[in-house]
Amino acid sequence: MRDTRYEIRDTNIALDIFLKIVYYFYIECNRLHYLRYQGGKMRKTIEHIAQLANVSKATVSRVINNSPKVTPKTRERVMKAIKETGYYPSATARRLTTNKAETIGLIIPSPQDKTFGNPFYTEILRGFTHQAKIEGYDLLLFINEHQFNYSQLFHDRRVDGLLLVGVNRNDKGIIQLSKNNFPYILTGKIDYKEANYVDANNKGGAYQAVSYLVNLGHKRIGYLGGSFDFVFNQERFEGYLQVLKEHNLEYGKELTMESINTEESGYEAMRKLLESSLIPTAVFVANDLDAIGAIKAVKEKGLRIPEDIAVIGFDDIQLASHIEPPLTTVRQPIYEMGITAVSLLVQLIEGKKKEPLKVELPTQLIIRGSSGGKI
Amino acid sequence: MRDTRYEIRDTNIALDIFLKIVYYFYIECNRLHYLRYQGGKMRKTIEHIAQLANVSKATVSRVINNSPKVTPKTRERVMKAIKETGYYPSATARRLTTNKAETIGLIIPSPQDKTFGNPFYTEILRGFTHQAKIEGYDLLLFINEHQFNYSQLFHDRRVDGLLLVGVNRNDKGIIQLSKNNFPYILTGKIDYKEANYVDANNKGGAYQAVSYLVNLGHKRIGYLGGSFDFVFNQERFEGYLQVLKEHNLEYGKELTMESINTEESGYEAMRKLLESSLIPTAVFVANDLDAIGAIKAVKEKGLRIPEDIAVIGFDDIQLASHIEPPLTTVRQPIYEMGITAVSLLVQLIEGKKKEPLKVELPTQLIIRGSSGGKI
DNA sequence: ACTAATTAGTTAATCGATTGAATTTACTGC
DNA sequence: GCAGTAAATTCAATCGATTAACTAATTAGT
Repeated sequence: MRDTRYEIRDTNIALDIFLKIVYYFYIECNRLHYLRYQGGKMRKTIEHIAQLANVSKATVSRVINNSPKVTPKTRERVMKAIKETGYYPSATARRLTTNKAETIGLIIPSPQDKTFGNPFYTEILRGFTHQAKIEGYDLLLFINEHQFNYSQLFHDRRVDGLLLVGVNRNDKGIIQLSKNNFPYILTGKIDYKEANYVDANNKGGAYQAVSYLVNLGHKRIGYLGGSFDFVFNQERFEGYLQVLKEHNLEYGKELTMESINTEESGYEAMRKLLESSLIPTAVFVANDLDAIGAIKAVKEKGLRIPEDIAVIGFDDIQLASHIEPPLTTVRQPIYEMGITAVSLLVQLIEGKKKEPLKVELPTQLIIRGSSGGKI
Repeated sequence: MRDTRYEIRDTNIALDIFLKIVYYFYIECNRLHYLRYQGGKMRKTIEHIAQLANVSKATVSRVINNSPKVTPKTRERVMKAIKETGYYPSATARRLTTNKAETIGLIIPSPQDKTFGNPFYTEILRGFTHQAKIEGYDLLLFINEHQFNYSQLFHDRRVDGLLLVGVNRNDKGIIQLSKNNFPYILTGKIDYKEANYVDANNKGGAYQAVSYLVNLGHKRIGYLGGSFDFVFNQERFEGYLQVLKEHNLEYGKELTMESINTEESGYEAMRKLLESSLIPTAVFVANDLDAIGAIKAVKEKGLRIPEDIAVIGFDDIQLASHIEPPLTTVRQPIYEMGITAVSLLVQLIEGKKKEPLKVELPTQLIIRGSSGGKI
């Protein structure tokens, strides 16, 4: 007679096999049941995937987030379920638990400021979107109008950080952001000393442009530029002034005129400048639109560019190369500024850098027809 | 002897008053305790507000959402707590419960397509942001590059609907959106017949422009335009063709040339057109950039505009009024298209309208120097 | 062969709101 | 003074994920 122990063991093996069959049958039934609803409006949640793959929600979550604590076999089963159902984890739910919005708020000036039509914004947007995608952040777009309240955006945790373009130099909202330790980056400087910003080297760019004019032999150089409400205008003026002082050239009120970054205002400002008794032989205009208006005024007066008056602008907008004569101007690395701003902001958000962050990128003098040659 | 009942009642009243005092004391302690942490990093949730105002979370929620089921007195108490703490409800938590993202996804072509620098996008963005704010939706910005997968955006419920700009005419992703019943609006048409779109009346605009040339006396009118990969190009061509046919004017291969919406390609295309034996007296160019290039080619050939060749463009980009001579062109109501697109999309999202939605807005012929007078 | 150490997977709490159902409070009329 | 109703408020479940703490399974070491 056979040893009973072995007999029992044999039936155990049989039972084992049977149970395994039942088990896999059960799993398969589950799968088919859930798959049946796949095509319909059925909402796919982590719960469904868990049931389909016969694991817990936690395991599914670990698979999604590439946690190492999952067997390749289990991972594969879960991945299969995910693919079959076309499941994507709910961004909202994840955001709630992780307490991160994975989103950057982008605040752009109101179109009423005329600035929005400015190609500067298109170009910097390119940089922003490019880098945001790389860093894995969404970009939420806001227009900064009518006493827009930044702080709500972070109080309700819609965004992890803010990117602010074209902020007024004494915007008190920024100070609030800083004091609340909320991550943000400005493109452009403001009066607040602790502010984080990425900007072009405006003073240096102006310095280079005006130096170029001086080297061509100009002694009497006028200035046209926007309101000092924006720091960059002041910096460009300072760059201009520094060159004149270094070369002991004439400067003063009758050589400078304010305009507001529109063709019309540049035109008007230049007309006034041309009324003075001693008209300059060259003009540095702190932005291209004003420069284009200025050129129009010069032509209208019957003077030639660059022979009678040389003109250099600032910004290198698309129009600049299309006017007659093509405009010599200072190009800002706008796209790079966008890239840099996002990448710094993400480092702030993730705690890899500390405030304050201040970055200045170099400009480039683009020489075209309007500046002429040696005189 | 006094009635015992009254004695008991008296102590009850005293107890009542005492308890009330204790109660209010307790409430005030709570308030102060919670307020103490106000300035710090303490996270303000609906729970805290509830405790501060001594009500339940449900009541606070009702106050926030302007439910009528709250006494003015209670509402006031809650509002006070909200103000004192500077509380804003978490957007993420609300989105999770209501299952709405309150967000519209905006998909813009890759900058590599050169289209992004196109002022069209700046202008339509103005319309989008304006209307989105009014409707209470956030705008999430995406660049459509490199086989971008729309569907993830709605599967993970990051957005309630999509706004797609400049989609290729046979983009199969759109059909997926439609089949999944996901709310979306295109700006511009595609081949898919069920698509929802807002577009300018391209055919009508072209018809109007070419009719204008015919009325000036032109008999031989050329066509320059972009690839039929985009429906609007085809429609503009059809508008052109219809006028010629209606007036029994000559048309055919030697009068039409393809370009790709850049100054350079317009220049090249026009040069080829001018090589033919019978050059036209007028050209309709289906976009302004090509028109500007074409004008350059004509001038280079030593011909005058509009005397030798009249030119009409399409789009009315900023540059159009700045070239010499200023370009006569067809203006699209871009801003209005943006407004309309958002407002229709929101109606789709909220179930107030059903697919398919198709809207065409009228264009306007802007007459400037390049089209000349009667011949 | 048995314990210890390691690894894989599960349970259950949590994030911060909303909302239907249950409950308490206030008010009305008799 | 009390039942009956209406109004205000609370309770508790829920949305769909993540993750700390626990348990079960496996492997290693002696």
